[in-house]
This record gives sequence, structure tokens and C-alpha cells, in this order.
Amino acid sequence: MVQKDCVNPKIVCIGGPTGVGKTALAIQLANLFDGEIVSCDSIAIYKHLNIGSAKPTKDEQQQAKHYMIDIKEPNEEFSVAEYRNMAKKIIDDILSRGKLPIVVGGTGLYMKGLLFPLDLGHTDKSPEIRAKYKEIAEQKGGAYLLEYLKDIDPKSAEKLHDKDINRIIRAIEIFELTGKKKSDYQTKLESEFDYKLIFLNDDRKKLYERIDKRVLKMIDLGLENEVKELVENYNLSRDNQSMSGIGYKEFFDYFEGKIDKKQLIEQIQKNSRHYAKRQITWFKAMPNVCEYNYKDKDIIILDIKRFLHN
RNA sequence: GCCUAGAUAGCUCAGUCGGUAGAGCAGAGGACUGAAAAUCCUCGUGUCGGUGGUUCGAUUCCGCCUCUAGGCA
Repeated sequence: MVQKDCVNPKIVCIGGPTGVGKTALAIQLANLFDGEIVSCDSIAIYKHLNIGSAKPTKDEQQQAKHYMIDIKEPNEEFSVAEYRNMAKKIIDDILSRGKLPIVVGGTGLYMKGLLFPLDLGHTDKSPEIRAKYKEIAEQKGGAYLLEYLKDIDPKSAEKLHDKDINRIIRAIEIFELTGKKKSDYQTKLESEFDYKLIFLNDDRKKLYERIDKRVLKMIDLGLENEVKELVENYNLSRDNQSMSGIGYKEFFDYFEGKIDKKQLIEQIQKNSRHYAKRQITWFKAMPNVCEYNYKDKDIIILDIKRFLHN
């Protein structure tokens, strides 16, 4: 670990809850340190999901080079592994040109997957397997599925709750596709990068107020129209991965007349707040994080200087 | 002014045939490796509106008061 630190390429990462100001900081840092920005956001990868994903605007994207934005059609699927593979290549390229990669975004899993490779032969998903076991779960319950997993992979089963259907199914899926247990795969917490991970945070109450306001602003900017056009042009439903995003999925109930506009807005605000909380939990737990208040830009810049010259 | 129904956790409410109370939401903490803006776990003491009475004991029954909603004048 110690002997590797001086060899690994240096990158800067910025994570934190939605609405805390990651984008603005990233652009500032890119200009200061001759950097290029690699987005780490599971929704901003989709084309035409602009307002609801709080994607950097065209203007912002011109102030610094951005990657991993608008790389998928709204009806396509995506995964951590795909993110890792693509982002890794881009980072290598940025480094080869002597510039600083700045990875920015709120999708904690993607960032962890990038920093700590899951390279042990994990397998792609299988829609058939997922559909099959989802049905079993619906009919016989999650406890039954978990029992089944216990037989083939007791170690993984032990860690899971019987209601965590998605993870139970994934563990079964790995076994069926590879013949190996999920618990046999281990995640190395050794990064191939010498990274500086900035966790941007703010006082919870202020953050929530800002999030609520930002949702209102998205509505003003025409979010409803954005979603309507997406649904029409790509024939999307709530089952599409892109439509699982906050600020999108809530519209289906609204379009179907189940909730009114006020309820719609409250739902989006509530889900955004919950999400922010989960993000905070995630980044807090990342190895070697440095937490900063979003206002402390001077300190952040100083620390990055120190990190780069080290 | 009269009648009726309420007043219990930040909010909406349940409940105690009289032994000081519990759900949902909000909120907090956590997990997480090919769906992750997904999925999931844990966490509930509050003068039970005020006051007097009955009682060993009242948030629960009775009286009065205050407030709120609806109805009648």
C-alpha cells in the first residue's frame, strides 16, 4: 500500500449530496489545475434528461471539458461495470495528456467501483433470471428466495435481509451464470489511483431548503415538458432505467391523474431529500474521504495543491 | 347565543371495557460492488387541551372552562 502510493496516478474526486454545489466546484478546480471533468452520475449519462438530472448546462460544459454525460439513449440500460470501463479509459486518456482528471458526481457506487475495481469476473445481468426469480419472490416471498440462496451461497445469504429482493436475486444470478458464489468475489480496497476524495457537505437544514427550492426551479424550467417529450419520443414507462430517476418517476402518477401538481412537487422534494441523506451516508463511509463544507473553497484548493505536489 | 363532533409524538390519526399510550408520514442513523436517483435495515416519553370531581388510581368516567370544525338561529 505504502510503496504503491508514489506510483499511482493522481486524480481528484468530488462527491456529496445532490444540490450541494459539486458542479460549480468542479469547474473552478478544472480551470485552476488544468483539469478535465469526468461525471459520475447515473442519470446524467442519459441524453435529453437535462433538467431533472441537474446536468451541467451547455454553458457550464463549455467552461471545462466534460465526459460521461449524454452517452446513452433514454431507452438504454447502464451499469456500474460499464461506467467503470468507460470512465477508466477516459481517465487514462486525460492522464496521458498530462491533465488532471476530476471525477465528480453523486453516484457513490459508481465512484467506488471506479476507485476500487470489481475485476473478479463478475458477470453481466440476465433479464430472464431476474424475471424468473422476481416472480418467485412475488409468489412465495423473499424469505423463500433467501432460503434458496442459503443453499447455494450461505455466506452471501447471511448478509442479506429477506426483503432485499434485488440483492438476493443478484447473488443467485451470479451463481447461475458463473457457477461461483458471490461471496467468493472480494472487493479489494486498494485503489489503482492516488486519489483525493472531497466529500462536499452542508448543514442538513440548509441543504434540504436548497433542494426544495431547486425542485421548484426545475418545474419552472419546464421539467414537465421534458418528461412528457421523453415519454412520447422514446415510448418510455416507469420500468425504464432512465425513468427511475428522481424528478422523472414521480410524473407517471401525475400523468395518470393519481396525484395533483402539488403532490407531485412534494414527492420530488421528499425523494430528493431522502436521496441526499443516502448519499451523505455513502460518502461518509468511503475510504480516505475528506469532508468539507461547500463554502470552504479556499481550504479545498489549498489541500489539493498540497496533494498534487506531494 | 344554542346544538354536535373534536382537542393524544413535528404532522395525520388510532387506542386505553379506568392501571400514565402506538401506527403512518416527517425526521435521524446504517447497509450497499453489473437496476444504485435503485433496493433494503434500525430508531417513537409525549404536562394524552386546562381545571375541579368520583376513584386506591383518570389520558380514559362526570362537571365546568378554553380553542377548532360543522350545523341551527
